[in-house]
Amino acid sequence: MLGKRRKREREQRRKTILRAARRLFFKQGYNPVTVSDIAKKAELSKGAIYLYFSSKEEICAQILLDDIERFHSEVLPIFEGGDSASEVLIGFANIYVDFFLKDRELFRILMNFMLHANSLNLSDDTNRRIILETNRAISVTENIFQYGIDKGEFLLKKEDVRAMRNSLWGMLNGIISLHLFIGRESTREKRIRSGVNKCLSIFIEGLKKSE
Amino acid sequence: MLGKRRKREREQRRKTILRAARRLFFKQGYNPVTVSDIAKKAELSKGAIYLYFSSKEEICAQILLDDIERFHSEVLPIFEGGDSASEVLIGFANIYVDFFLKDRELFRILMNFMLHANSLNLSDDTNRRIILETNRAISVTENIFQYGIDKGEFLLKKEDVRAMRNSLWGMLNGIISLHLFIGRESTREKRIRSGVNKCLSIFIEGLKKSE
DNA sequence: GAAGAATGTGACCTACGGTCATATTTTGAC
DNA sequence: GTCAAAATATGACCGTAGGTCACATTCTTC
Repeated sequence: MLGKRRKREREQRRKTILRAARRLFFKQGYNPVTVSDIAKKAELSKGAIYLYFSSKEEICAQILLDDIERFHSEVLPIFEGGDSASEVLIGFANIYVDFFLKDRELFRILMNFMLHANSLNLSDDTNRRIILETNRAISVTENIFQYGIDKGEFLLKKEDVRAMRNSLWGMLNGIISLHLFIGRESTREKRIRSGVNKCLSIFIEGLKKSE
Repeated sequence: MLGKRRKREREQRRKTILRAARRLFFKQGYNPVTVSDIAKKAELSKGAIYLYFSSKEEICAQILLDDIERFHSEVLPIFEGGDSASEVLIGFANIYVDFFLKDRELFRILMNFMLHANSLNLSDDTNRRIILETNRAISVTENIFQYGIDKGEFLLKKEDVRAMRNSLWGMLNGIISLHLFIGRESTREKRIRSGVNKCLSIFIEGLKKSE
């Protein structure tokens, strides 16, 4: 049985490893970083890493989950300002864009994980967190649409909310990803922001007019 | 110097390899398929594969490019029916969705390639084709918006076309990817189609109303 | 201070993308 | 038909990276 201090120190080590891995992943991307690199940066041997995490994927998944949880805590307050649904929608999108522009590699790594989600071998605890955060993500966009309906601002049928709840994520992800990998570095941030804003404003117009 | 028959036979072998690889990739995904698997399926040794392609990535890239070229040739006729811009837009989206629903793994592999596009080591010829097809993809969506403007159907400013040309790809990709990896298998196709259609109809309303 | 639990190490295992010396087949000039 | 050069094919081999394990060290507890 672990004592309290021991437990705390173990948790500390775990965080040290995550911090080291995070810096490496977000600088170089997932594949180029080796477990030995992470071990070296965390001042441990390779074997020790596997005392704290079951695989490289597991390390990356936990980093992403921490970030997503942080994102959701940032998003929570957007309903509290009494803003119009359109403003809430745009506010949400901007938090999302800011989030990825701060750590640009995060986006690529997250997408990569989503693409391979069903072939990853993660611990039960991590899988539980993934399901939880996925549901929170879905409910955020659903709530925004619902908020707009309740305010009488979006002329949307309730049954449509479900059909299009992914459209918002899709739109944002798509615009970010395409600008991120096609455009020139120098104009990237500006283009992503203007693309998202323009596209969203058109979408909102549609929501207000929707049959 | 290669004779004509020799050249034809070489091309034949190349295609045999591509066909074998295609079947494997689209059944199992990119990573699980090894070059030896491809060689075995094509009834060749591993070394022989490298007489025709410089890397595993190169093989996959050429398969994807062939598919994308095929997609563009399918898209070309959508402007010729004299349809309204809205109909063209919806027609385009449906071709896109059909394309991925036919070979579902294609989508995952393509996204994967896009995410790693800047760290792939491909031949000059392949890179040239990638640039060409990327430009064609961009111009397709731009042309649809422009068509709508010319017809007086979309109340869009010309300078906005550029800012939002990726939004359409983004919306479609996002909806497909999220439904593909989150939803239940049994309802997937239906959900993707209804999500795309609902979302697009709202977007089109916005385009018609756009300030 | 001794037994046992927890932590740490790095040589080692396996799998895979890619290379290369070598072998076989085809081609074309004579 | 002969033969050298070119093209094609093979599979043992290499380097690398994720993951394991026997062994060493440190800490806890009685």
